[in-house]
Amino acid sequence: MSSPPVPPAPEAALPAEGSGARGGKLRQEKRDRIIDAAVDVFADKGFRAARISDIARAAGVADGTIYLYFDNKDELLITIFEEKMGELLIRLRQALAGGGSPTERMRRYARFHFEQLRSYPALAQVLQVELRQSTRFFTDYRPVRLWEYLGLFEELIKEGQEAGALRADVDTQVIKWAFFGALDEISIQWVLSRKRDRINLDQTADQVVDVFLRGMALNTPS
Amino acid sequence: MSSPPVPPAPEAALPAEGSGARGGKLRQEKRDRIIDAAVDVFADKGFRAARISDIARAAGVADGTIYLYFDNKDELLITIFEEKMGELLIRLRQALAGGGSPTERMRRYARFHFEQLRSYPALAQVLQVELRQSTRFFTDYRPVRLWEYLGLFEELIKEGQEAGALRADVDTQVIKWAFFGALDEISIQWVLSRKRDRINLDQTADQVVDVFLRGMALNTPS
Amino acid sequence: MSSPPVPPAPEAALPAEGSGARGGKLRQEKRDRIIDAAVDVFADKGFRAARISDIARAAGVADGTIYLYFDNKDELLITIFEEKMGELLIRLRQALAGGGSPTERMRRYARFHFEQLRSYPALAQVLQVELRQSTRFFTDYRPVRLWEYLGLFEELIKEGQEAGALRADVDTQVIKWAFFGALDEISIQWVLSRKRDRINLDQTADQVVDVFLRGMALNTPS
Amino acid sequence: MSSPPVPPAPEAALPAEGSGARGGKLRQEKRDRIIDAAVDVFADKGFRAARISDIARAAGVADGTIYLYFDNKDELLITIFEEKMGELLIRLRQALAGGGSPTERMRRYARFHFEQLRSYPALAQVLQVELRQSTRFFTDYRPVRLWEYLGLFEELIKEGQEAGALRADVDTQVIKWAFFGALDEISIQWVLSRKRDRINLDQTADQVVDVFLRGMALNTPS
DNA sequence: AATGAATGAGTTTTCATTCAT
DNA sequence: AATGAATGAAAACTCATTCAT
Repeated sequence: MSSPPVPPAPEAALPAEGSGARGGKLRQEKRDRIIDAAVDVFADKGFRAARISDIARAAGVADGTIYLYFDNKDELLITIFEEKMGELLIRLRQALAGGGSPTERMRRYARFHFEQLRSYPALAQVLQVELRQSTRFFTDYRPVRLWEYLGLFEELIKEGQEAGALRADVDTQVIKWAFFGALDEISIQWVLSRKRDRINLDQTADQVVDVFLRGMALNTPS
Repeated sequence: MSSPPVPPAPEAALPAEGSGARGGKLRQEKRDRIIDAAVDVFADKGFRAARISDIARAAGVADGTIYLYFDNKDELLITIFEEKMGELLIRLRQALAGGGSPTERMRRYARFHFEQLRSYPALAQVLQVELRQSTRFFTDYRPVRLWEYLGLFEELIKEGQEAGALRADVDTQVIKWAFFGALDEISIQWVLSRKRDRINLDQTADQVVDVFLRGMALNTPS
Repeated sequence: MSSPPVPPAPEAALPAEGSGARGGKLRQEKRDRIIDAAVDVFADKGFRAARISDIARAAGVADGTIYLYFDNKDELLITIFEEKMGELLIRLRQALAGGGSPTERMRRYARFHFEQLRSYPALAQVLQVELRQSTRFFTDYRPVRLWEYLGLFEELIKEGQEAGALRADVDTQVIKWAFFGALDEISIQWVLSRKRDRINLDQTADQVVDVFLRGMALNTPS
Repeated sequence: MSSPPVPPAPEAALPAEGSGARGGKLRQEKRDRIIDAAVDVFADKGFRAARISDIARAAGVADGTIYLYFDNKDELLITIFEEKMGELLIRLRQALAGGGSPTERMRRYARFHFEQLRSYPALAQVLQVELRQSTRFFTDYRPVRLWEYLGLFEELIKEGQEAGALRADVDTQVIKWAFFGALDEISIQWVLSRKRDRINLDQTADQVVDVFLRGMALNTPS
């Protein structure tokens, strides 16, 4: 269940709050250890079923220590959403930065998504499953980062439309969700699958993008 | 939060198990009331956060009564998965039964899915949970009915391929999940949306199906 | 430490809230048992140090049962204040009802106060010690009943002034508090004392009232 | 909430215990800062609710530092009782030292008490706690200094009796507590009052002393 | 001497489940 | 069959105290 810790994004997200004279590094490091442990445990058991003591044990700290870094269990989950989605977003932007046609970058988008899934499956689970649930629980939490993540795909569609490569009558909102849902559902099935290794995620990405691109392509006889 | 109960499918799914001397009808009726209440409450709060007493109140029975019909909270959830998905499957089969080309039936599939969502949104949420969580909650539970539901779409693709309307190099497994994920993600967004009424689900269904059909269509210049 | 339960005041204070079809009696009885146990435990250990499990054990119920009757520990304490002070007030009014001159009734007031102390020392401790502390903690709690209890004494002073038996230049507010403080301090010392039995509370009451009455009397050569 | 520290009494009460190589002064100063902070915090929240970290923050030291000066939280409270009461006692003796009749000195006693209250209200609250709670917290603690404080008033009564100014049949024990209780209750009300400034404590002191003196005076028609 | 991060025992509170009525 | 009060195990969270730096 344990997955390799996500490498910190180049532009570090949050500075350590009020750390003592020395040891901001250590403090940050322990904080990260807790977050990573929480990702693993939430992925394994789900948010509600996960016990703080599970997370503490996984992080190698005492239960109480977690409360030195986070106000409560909810805040721990929300922090994961915010920070990890933030890092993901930075990496996605980097992945898309290299140029290329909109359709080319859509391919990169899908491949990136599955790459992350493969590298950090536990994180993927938490973001996929718990982020959804939470939107209903934490009544006023808005997953802004997730929207940005999706927004980048919508922009690509629009660019494609403007470039004349994609049909203009495609509802970008709808297709944005449809595309993300497609990636997401495949991710879930991959995560749940017992025979992960037999599945070639790159080919899968290509299949999906291929269908969507053809589906939106301009010069198709309707 | 309460939504109209799904009308019982013509061929009732599961016969009532060993009911008392008389009154199988009444027993069945109370059982259904509990199930419907549970769907609402699970949809609203999620499985772990839902309290048995919430369900009991929503069903208008005493807490203890629920244990006369179900062994425990887990079994209640699994029963919902089984029965509700079973009913849904029966209705889907009816919706697809009328004939028409594979592509025509794919349109009906998507429209049916959103129709169900509209008339029973709480159920839709529970099934989303089933999809994402059930394997975690209940290590040995297999959502067979759900697979059947998806399998019907895969069959349509295959029929389309055999009829020469769809490309043969499309991986039906992958597209099956992609398509379902697309519908499901849109469903989530619709359920969470504050302005549900402004969204035309039929048009949305057509948009999605259209992209998928074009995407899989045979005579497209690759 | 355990003290005899306070007999319910003639006009019962609070009707049992939402009790089931039968068994309102039993419910009320258990509720009272919890309150009485809480009085004992709070008196013994103080509010903060008292554990819910102590109270549960003393009441002969499970920990969780307490939460069927009270929202939380705070509410339990406040309920004690409200109900017990309410009952006390009713009994005080009865004690003062019999007529007699204001000075005569002041004597009865002091004797009543010490009688209650003797009969329910644990309750006296809770009301004296915790009620004071709480005024600071529960920021918006107003011990209205306590004020009424004191108000009855102030009225007696005023009656005495109007009847020409007491000096008019006495500040009734100040003396009200002084008198109550005198009774209260003696009560504390009595409760804390190891040799309670040697102290004659009736004589003590008379001593105090005597000094206050003479102190306020009209025709004294200053 | 913070109140001005009581100026150290001329003859310092307790010598600093075994201070390090150099710097007994500095050590003493930090110790005092902790004690004063503790007085404020205990007064504000009560002993059990006060957190060591609250006191540390108020004193401007680290949590751990407190344990360099005091063995534990209990000892800190007891030290406050001892030292602050000791200082108060010294100042009371000074206030009463100037001579005058017993009744005159009783007036000074009450005025002194309220003066202290006014200049150090937090201390007043802590001492009230001492009076009411200490025997419960610390089973074997005897508030000797407090008894001395009260004893000084009892002596004044006795002097007055011997001088023939006060009735001999007054129980000095009882009246000692009654008088102190009166002062104390008024103190509590003053501390809790929102409109402290409107209350003239000197007049109040005179009112109370006046009633007690008249109440104990010899030539009153009984 | 001072710091403050870490610890973990101790408490409150919740809620699935039972069972006497 | 139905009820719903009672149970008590389980979990979140607090905070006095310690100790490496």
